[in-house]
Amino acid sequence: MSACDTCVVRNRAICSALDSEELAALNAIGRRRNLEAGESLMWEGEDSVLVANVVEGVLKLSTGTEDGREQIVGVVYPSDFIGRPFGSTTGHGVTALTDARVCVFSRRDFDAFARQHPALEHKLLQRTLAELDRTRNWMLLLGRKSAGEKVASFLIDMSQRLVQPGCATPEGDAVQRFTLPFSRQQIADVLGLTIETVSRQFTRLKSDGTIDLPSRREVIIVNRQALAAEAG
Amino acid sequence: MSACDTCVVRNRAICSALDSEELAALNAIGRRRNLEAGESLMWEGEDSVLVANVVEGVLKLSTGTEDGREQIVGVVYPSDFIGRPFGSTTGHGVTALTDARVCVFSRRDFDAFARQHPALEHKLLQRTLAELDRTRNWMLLLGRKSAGEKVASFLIDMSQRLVQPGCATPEGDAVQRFTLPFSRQQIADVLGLTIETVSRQFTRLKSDGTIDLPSRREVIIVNRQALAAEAG
DNA sequence: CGATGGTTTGAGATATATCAAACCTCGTGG
DNA sequence: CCACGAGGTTTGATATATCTCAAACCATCG
Repeated sequence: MSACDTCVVRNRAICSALDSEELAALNAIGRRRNLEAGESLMWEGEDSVLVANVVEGVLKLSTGTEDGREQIVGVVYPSDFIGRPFGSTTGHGVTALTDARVCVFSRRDFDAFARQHPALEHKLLQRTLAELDRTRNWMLLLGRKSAGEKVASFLIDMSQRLVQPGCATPEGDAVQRFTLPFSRQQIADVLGLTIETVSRQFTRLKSDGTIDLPSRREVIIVNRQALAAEAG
Repeated sequence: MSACDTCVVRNRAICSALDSEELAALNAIGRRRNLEAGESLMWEGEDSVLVANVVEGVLKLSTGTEDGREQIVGVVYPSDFIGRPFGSTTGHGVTALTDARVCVFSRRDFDAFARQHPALEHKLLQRTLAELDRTRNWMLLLGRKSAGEKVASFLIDMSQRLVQPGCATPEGDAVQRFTLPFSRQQIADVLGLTIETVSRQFTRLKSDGTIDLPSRREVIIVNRQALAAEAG
């Protein structure tokens, strides 16, 4: 019995394109790996040696400038795919934000396997196209939105992405209370702001009664409509 | 003899994955279309009805906010693919910046064809992965770079992407003189700045002797090293 | 209890936006 | 041929959002 048989993301990750025989073959070239919060799986600019599926946890994708400015260019959740197949270098670092569990493959092995399994490549293509859409949408936020709009958009996005699969929620697949997998600095790095500006927007939204902040990492959306309006 | 036989992007577009028989089949479901500068091929949010290959010209991909702010989220050149296969809606508008010629397909027809031709899907996957890398890299610019760095980065990017294929250039595949396919406002929409800020950065780079501006749309990179240094 | 790392708050500096006017360039028509 | 107008661009003066620097604050952990 392979690790895949009990995998919680089995039906959502790209692996869902495979039948049990193919899955066994894929399983043979992969291995599980646990990451602690803060630990990196890949570094920006290094050779693309690994790809992986996220089984559990949240990871960030980030790039930076020479002088230390950082930009988070993506956030991945369970069932998401990470790494750069069919390419020689990794364009961004991958770091765990929470403790995480991933299913890693040598990029070469994975490439070869994928080329022989069109259904898998198709899933990967769909995922990549969706991720590109999402990323382009984020460019509007980075290039054209104010700090207030950025923070509000971020909170709405979080409330939509942190839903546990299988866990029915009242408000149209979004959750009104959640724990942020980010520090304030990391939120700033997602939004292209400074930590102070993020903090001020949080406290403003709180004193407006739009959100509540029971603790540093927890958020309650009190007035979703107002928050959506702020998101522009 | 099909239109593909004389197509100038035949060997660079995703069509290069197909043999002549398959190409004839693809040709049967596609048609050529000419676009004038300023004309749109798709609109943000509409149903995804078309996909296309760019044969000639430059097109922009853009999104905007309710209140009219715009962000250009991508720029496509000959041999690039446009549109959203395997998806129901188009996330951004597509508009010709120059007169252009594209090879369009009904999305449904293309989807069906692609699913039966894994080699084509593979090319599309490679392209999409490369575009995602490029897009994520642009996020660093939008989120973390200053106006001066943005404009310098933009000019370097242009000098690399406007090279005519097959036309050997001395300076490592970049060109030192080119005609911008963008107005100043469009450059501002790429960089997340205002037109005035873009203009001021251009005149500053000119008076520094880093670039020269023979006319509104033409740029000469006088000192590439200095420009690269400004790009951060 | 004190040290530590992250966060909030404050005061001030500054890059970029905004508003407004002058300036080209180019096509049109007298 | 020149005057005119229109669109896009540059330049100038000012406003303001966000950053920067600095201090206070707060939770957590030994």
